[in-house]
Amino acid sequence: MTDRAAPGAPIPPSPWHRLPDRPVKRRGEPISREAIVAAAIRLLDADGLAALSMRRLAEELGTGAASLYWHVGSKDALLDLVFDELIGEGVGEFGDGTEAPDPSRWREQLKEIAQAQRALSLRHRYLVRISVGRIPMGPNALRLSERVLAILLAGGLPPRVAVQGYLLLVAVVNGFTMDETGMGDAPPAPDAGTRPGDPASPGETGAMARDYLASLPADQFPVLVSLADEFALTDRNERFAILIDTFIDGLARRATKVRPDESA
Amino acid sequence: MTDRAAPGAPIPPSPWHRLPDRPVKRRGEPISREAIVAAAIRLLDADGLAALSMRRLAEELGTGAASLYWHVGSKDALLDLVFDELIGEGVGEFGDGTEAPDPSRWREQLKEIAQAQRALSLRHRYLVRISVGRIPMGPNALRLSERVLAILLAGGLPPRVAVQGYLLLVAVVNGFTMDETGMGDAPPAPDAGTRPGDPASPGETGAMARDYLASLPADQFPVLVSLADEFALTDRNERFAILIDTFIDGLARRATKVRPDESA
DNA sequence: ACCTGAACACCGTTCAAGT
DNA sequence: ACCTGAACACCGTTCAAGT
Repeated sequence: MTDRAAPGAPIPPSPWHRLPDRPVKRRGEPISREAIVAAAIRLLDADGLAALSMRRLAEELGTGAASLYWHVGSKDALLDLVFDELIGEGVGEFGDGTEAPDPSRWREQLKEIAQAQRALSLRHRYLVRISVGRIPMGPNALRLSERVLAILLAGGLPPRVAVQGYLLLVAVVNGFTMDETGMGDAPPAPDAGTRPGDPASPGETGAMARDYLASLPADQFPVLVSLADEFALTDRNERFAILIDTFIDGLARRATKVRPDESA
Repeated sequence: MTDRAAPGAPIPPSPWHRLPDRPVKRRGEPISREAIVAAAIRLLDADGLAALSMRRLAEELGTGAASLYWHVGSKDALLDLVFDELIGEGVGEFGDGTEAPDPSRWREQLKEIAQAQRALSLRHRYLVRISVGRIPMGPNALRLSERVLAILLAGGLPPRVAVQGYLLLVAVVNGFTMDETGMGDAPPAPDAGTRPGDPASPGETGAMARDYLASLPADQFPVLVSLADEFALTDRNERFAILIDTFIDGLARRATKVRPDESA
């Protein structure tokens, strides 16, 4: 319907996030687009999203904030680059990326990708937050989309359902990890969860919820009070597994090609 | 296991977000906690999340920014109040809130709540963004949780699954609406979607995605290129319906009490 | 082509001082 | 008990000027 590109053509720039169109030059790189992105990720990993400012980042690189603007245009554009860079890190997770979509185990392949995506978001706890409002159309995001959709098609989903299912899978995984990472900025301390009383440790959060819910007036909140204990036992790995199992099985039920191991 | 409250007791303050503990006084209210929250919501609805600053809000109320701090403690605490206030608006959506959980139509009741929650998030497009990292334990959030969990129990889910299912439902709905509202701050213009070329209108976004995907080199992205058209046809209402149908049906399959209309 | 310092127009929050 | 002005320590971004 629209323009087709010639084989082997470079990926065109997406219309959403435009960077200053600079010749890709490379020197002793005291400063370069790549170096800025790398430094930003370093800073984000170390100190969290709130710590990333153009001034602080420039300082890290031994320049003034104004210098960064020539390379990346704006902070938002820089976050676009960071976003796609991290997606690229995630794509290397499941197999080597060349493993072909296998119709007989497409659900497992999809689950692996979902797990890898969650792991990525847990490694970089600001990732889901910077992804908000960012359409994933960078080169690495495209490679990921290509792969996921290929798997869904191999699974026998009609094209329409495959696209809807892909968009939903992304939303579902992001919704879960957003809930999970919250605003927790810096990576958890090495001993998180072992130190009792640490409010950031997973077990403590559940215990706090339990205690608070149990303390509610039982005549107004009979169910919450009775279920309070369950909130302490909540296992995020199990919950994530339940989620994607449920979701992908539901998707499978929408495949037109009925495979031996499933029925309508 | 922990403290139980006497019947009819007031809801204790949750340990997560503490407000300055002020006597609830009421006067000609040139300024009060309620007035500040109401003004904040007005400002947010009109101009979006980025427009809310303590200075601007104070100006709206005819004071200086410093005055607000005595009433709400901090901007973050103010957003806690805004959050729970909006949840309260949403709770009034499905029935009158007194309609009892009905075991024979628990799935429908759950779907109504999910729909109401999405509608709320679309009415206040910043809501999902301010909910990030905010544990929903305000009075209105508690009432909502109580109701949803009662429905899940009425549906025959074991307590453990009910709690997990509830937490997942919230994450799933938020993930979807987060994707949907993105960073789109102000409410769409009254004629959004009718004005061709408006990049914020729903149809246009799909068309942009289609055109861009179709323009990719087909040898590197055969699947994306072939599915490009589907991205333009994507219907968010349909997609949301697919999502919660899939999810709730999956939940139902985990109920131990097998009801007549379902099987393991 | 690349970098800089200085400025502009903002932030959230604190605090001594007022009434 | 409530409000205030002024200050502190920040932001993202622009822009004329340098090399």
